[in-house]
Amino acid sequence: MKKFRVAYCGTPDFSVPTLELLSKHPQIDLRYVISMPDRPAGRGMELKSPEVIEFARKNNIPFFQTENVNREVEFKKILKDENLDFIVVLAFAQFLGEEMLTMARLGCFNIHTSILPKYRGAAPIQYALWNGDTETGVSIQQMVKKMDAGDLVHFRTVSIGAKETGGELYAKLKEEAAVAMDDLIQKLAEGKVTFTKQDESQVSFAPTLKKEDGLLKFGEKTTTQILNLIRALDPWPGTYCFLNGKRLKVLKAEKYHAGIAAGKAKNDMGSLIVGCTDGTLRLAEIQLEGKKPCSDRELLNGIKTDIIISEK
RNA sequence: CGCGGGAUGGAGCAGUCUGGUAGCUCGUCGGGCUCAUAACCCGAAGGCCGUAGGUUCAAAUCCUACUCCCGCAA
Repeated sequence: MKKFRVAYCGTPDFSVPTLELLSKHPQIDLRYVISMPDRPAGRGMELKSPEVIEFARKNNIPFFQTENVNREVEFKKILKDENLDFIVVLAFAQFLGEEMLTMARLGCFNIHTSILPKYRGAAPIQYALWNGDTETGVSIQQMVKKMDAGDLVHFRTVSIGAKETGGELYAKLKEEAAVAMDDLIQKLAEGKVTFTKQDESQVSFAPTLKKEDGLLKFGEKTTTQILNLIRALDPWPGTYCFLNGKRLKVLKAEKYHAGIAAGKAKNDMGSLIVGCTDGTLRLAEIQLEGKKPCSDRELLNGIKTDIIISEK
């Protein structure tokens, strides 16, 4: 049986299970792993390798790190000489130029964590939760120059739990991505791949999240909108507001029976409650800057002044 | 040397500037009241104030070094 000669482009932990699958798959000959350079990260800004590179190192897979693979003339030559069958791209954080896209016999396959054409872009997982969707999934598209606009070759749907968080869905889809890849390899081996054009009228976007997306504007949003945002951005980038001028991360919230005006907050018998446009939320689990996470009750025990929630 | 906050009974905090008996809101335990309760009343236990040095008659408090936790940024 002839093996597919493959290169893999990915960066964070999300890309690892699929990489692991490829590295162990009997029908795959993994030639190269390509990723971003080491970056200063964490408190103290120490240099840290992408998780994919750590995996490659541990498993003796040849790898290459670059800020922009399109500019790596020498490396592209080496890669071309590998006579690749296809390239797999998952959470790579770089765009691929013409040369990369056409280098392999079957082109580049990108695994995307939504059912395209919905949520093209960098943060489809979070957007699905943010919008309160009950279903999402992973798609594999044959890459073209336009971002996430290629023909679909495979997809799997995944249902979303009512209280599922970004982190939980992320973990689930991380594994689903590998399963989808496995399915595709099967299809490729059997020559049964079909190409389905994306319906351009159904396109929506999920742009890269910014820290500020996590700012909770209680006074302008409904309780459902706030709750969806909190679970979507948990654990990253996280949601926050300001309590008496100090940054307050909101880890968990729930609907509350008592009423209070939108944008106002108070200590209601040990519960930190804040008003939204259509009801009231209790901020059940919170974290003040410089402090550890704790319950609202614990935090309120130490506060004797009035409580003001703001957007600073 | 990226910026900053913090370490005080089980929890969350005050006290530190201006050294001099360890305090607040809870929790826990015992008792009481209530149809009941998140309530209320009475009582009790529980801290060598992160670690190590230093200054002082005297250090949670001032000085020095260290350890650990966290927020920002990336």
